[in-house]
Amino acid sequence: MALLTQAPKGTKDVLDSTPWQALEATLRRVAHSFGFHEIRFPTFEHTELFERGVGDTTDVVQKEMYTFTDKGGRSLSLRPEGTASVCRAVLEHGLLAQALPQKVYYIAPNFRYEKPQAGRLREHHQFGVECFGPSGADADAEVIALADTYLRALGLTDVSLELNSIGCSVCRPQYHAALKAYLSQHSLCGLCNERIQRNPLRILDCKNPDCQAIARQAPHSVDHLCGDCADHFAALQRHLTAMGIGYKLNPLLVRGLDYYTRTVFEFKAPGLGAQDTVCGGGRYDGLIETLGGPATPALGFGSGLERLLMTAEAQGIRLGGSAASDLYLCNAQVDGTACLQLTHALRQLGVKAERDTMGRSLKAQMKQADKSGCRYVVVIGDDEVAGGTVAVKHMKTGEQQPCALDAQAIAAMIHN
RNA sequence: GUGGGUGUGGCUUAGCUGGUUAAAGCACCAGAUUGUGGUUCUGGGGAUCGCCGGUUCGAAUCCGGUCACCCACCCCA
Repeated sequence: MALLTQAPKGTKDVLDSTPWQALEATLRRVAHSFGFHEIRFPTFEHTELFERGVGDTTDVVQKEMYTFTDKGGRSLSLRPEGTASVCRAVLEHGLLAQALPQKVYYIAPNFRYEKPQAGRLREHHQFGVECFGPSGADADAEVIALADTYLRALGLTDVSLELNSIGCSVCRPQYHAALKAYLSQHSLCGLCNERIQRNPLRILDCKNPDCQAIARQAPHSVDHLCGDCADHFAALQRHLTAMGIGYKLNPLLVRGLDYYTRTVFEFKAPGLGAQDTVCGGGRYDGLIETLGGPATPALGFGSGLERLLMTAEAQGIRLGGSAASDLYLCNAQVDGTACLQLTHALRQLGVKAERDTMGRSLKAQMKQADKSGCRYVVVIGDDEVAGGTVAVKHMKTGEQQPCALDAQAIAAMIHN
């Protein structure tokens, strides 16, 4: 197969979109039930937004962005994640001057120049939720509850919630200092030696056995929280328990984006390979201010649709029903006008009607009808046109019922 | 960016100690007398064996390079 070209590395065509539609419908329904409304925003933004918003020390910004210069000389980047875009939009339209909280969700593609592997693409789709305004831990609990709700609604099992707090601008510097002091007494792997500068928290979940041993003894952020952060974290745990949402504290849980403060969490699912996080997020109380807005506490999460779909498939969960037509109309005339007309009339009534456009024989049309999975078949030939009646055949039982050659009558018959 | 694995018709594969027209199943199309499917039978279309180069009288089968996909690291959803 000498194709001229193929889909770019790390991108996917979706040939059967029914699972996607079912997934997205569930996500929307749950988001709406929690009082979130949809926001849509551009696929690319000024590069600076991500540099400042996501953090210019992160891998995502440093080496994974699709950045280009447009014909006006502006540096633009394909969105690598949604939160920065949402913040920009919310600020640009003065939403934070409206009644708080502002609760929004989105379903949108993200782009990162990464090496593809299981559960990791260069273009992936994310369901994200952002909430601006509340500082209380009950808001954290609600956002986590939203995630827990749609994961359950999808029928996913064995999904575990991991929780941690990484402190705020008050206590985190002290913790970082304590961590660095500890780590400087030990010899780490080459990678971790680089991480000390960039993101020392990452060392905590290094895969290297020696580093893991060191990490086990390392000071934990939860033990270095300031009073407010400690209270917040304790309250969150109380709220989750009150709602019956199980969780597991993971003092080594770290996130790779710079903007997180206090609460960080991940939902992990088995059966995904190494990339097992199906939803990840947390609080980012300083981000809005960093982007030039009024100091506004905020929180949210992102959840990869491809990974959700993979998890569902791994667990044998079929999302979405059949897209089959209600009715297949077979033409048995030399001139197929009667079939064409009736099909059109039925479609105007909202019936999912299909007919042959490949000039097949009647027998072949029946085979097509069978394979398409439609429930009923009607044959329209000279006899039917002359007599003004057709036989509506139920494919499962093979039984045929007479019916007037009339769209309304046929529609009524197959709809009950 | 680093490492490992794989690469034969739409799909899943056989062939791979080099040798006439590259095989099978599934899928697709058409038939099995007269206007009706799901089973069965018969026939048919479709691959220059990822790509380029090398070795050889001769390569899908050997060698080199390259690309792509998969998996892992890194990072993240």
